[in-house]
Amino acid sequence: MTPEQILTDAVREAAVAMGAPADFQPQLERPRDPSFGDWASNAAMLLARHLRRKPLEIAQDLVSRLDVARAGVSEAYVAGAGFINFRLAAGAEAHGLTAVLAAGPSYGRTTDGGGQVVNIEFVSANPTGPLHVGHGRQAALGDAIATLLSSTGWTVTREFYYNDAGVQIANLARSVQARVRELTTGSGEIPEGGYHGEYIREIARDYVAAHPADAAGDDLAGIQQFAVAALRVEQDKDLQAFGVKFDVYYLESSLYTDGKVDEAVRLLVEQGRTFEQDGALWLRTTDYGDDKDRVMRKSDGTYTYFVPDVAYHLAKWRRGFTRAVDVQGADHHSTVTRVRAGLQALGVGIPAGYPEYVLHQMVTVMRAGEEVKISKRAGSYVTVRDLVDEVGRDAVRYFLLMRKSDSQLVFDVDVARAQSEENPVYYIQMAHARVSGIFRVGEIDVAGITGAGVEWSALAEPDERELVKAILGYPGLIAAAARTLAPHLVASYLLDTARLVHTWYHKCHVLGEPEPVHSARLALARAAQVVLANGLGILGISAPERM
RNA sequence: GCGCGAGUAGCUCAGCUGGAUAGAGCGUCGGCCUCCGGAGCCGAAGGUCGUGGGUUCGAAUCCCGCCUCGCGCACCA
Repeated sequence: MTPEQILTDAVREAAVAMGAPADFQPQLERPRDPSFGDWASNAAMLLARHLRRKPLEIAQDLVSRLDVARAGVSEAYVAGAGFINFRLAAGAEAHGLTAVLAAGPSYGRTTDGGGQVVNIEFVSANPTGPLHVGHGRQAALGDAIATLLSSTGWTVTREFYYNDAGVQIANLARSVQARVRELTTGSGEIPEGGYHGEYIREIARDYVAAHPADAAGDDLAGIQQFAVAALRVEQDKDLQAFGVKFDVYYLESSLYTDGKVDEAVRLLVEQGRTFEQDGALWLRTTDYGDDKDRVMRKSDGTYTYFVPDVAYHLAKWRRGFTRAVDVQGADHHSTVTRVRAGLQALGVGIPAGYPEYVLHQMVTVMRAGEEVKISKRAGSYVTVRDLVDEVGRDAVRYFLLMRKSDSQLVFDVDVARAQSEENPVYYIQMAHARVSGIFRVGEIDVAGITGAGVEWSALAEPDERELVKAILGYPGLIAAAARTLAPHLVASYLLDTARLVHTWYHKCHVLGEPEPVHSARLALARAAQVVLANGLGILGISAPERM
């Protein structure tokens, strides 16, 4: 048992003896300020109302009844409004590092998910242009969430949903067609709602080169097929540059060719959740919390966008994914309610919260002190590849992950580049490289560091005890990040821990120290290296041994 | 107008299911290289947590009103 568990039991026993409910579950917490001890309990405050006594009195009573010597407690005292602070003997917790050393790369991994399947859908860009920085945020988020879940026992599928059907694709085709005609006849105008980017011209040039017979650009279907294929190749390159790999690419167009869209509509009609009005087919989404009913099939006979979305998620459900997470921009927020409504209305047992959504706020790109307007149609935006080329994959990933997805994100390209040496990601990687340097210089094989025979009480400096606490808190942090689908928690944990590592490194020498300090610090250095490498791995960032 | 998100140090942002004197990075100012990497470390300055109420032993955190900003409110996706 860890000191935390022993202390928790001891506090509960004492509390119950004083009249607390038998199921009372005190929770220990790490005090913010190390001067408040290693662990603290607010049990007295929680019990104040039930026992009808002052927290301070209860706390004192509790302390007098506590049998804490067995947890290695050197001191237990009441402080503040009624906190009970515990100070542990040196080494009482550091012993836990043996588990870190034994686990190595798998430290922090759990089986919480029990091997259940989960589908993570992210990026899912229309193949109408290269991936921009907003997609980059999705790619970083989705990939990190997928890694978080797979490392906590879930069987993860990374999925990219291609919206390769519908109006936007038609616009794309007509835009390319216009550029083809511009090339061959000298005149061609981008249609209303079309795309103006320079890459459209490039695609047109490639098309003409590959299809000399259609110099007039009359084969619109052929152009569309060519353009979509070309852009999918481009997006794959973007993703490759970013280091993101998908297990499944799912094509929206297949939903139509397979009849899945028609089937979904038929099911909805059969369930009596639809009605006809003004020449359109509507879904009663208000039955599921929407503020108004939504059109499914327009009066021109085509479907609105959320119908294939419903069909897609139905297919996902039937593929066995009882859990699904969609990572999307917050500008798609309005789809959440109606897609979920449609899925419930199918009557196939899909629960109300399916799929789960991680919505992220917009990314604003700053360059030369000015906001770069992101508009595919106007052809002005920063691509993922631009960013990766300029500031590096690791830095881009960290920057896009360091803030919670709910927060808007300002990505100043110039700052990211100019301050790259002061970058948080370098700070973290440097911490890893430094401890790695200890082993390199000392010519020590980390595989031989098991903690066996180490006198943990030799880790007596306050700075190293803080580092020990941070390392032991890693599994809990990963579990929390996975549970809340929040990779930014890992990002800030790494920054905090890197700071502790740098401080410790500066103060506590390892090589050349006498025993038992040498062995104990070597073990601590290895444990720190493990945690930094594992955490960076979750975020898809490299952990270099030298820089 | 309605919905969602955000408002915390000069700037960019953390702050877990309410806890003790609200934190970090960058920036500013001042120190530290005979020592495993100075891409680092130590210290200082800097805050009415948008605002007004409420809940209670205790609120940046939970509830309500208001203000500001962003996004979304189509038979576009």
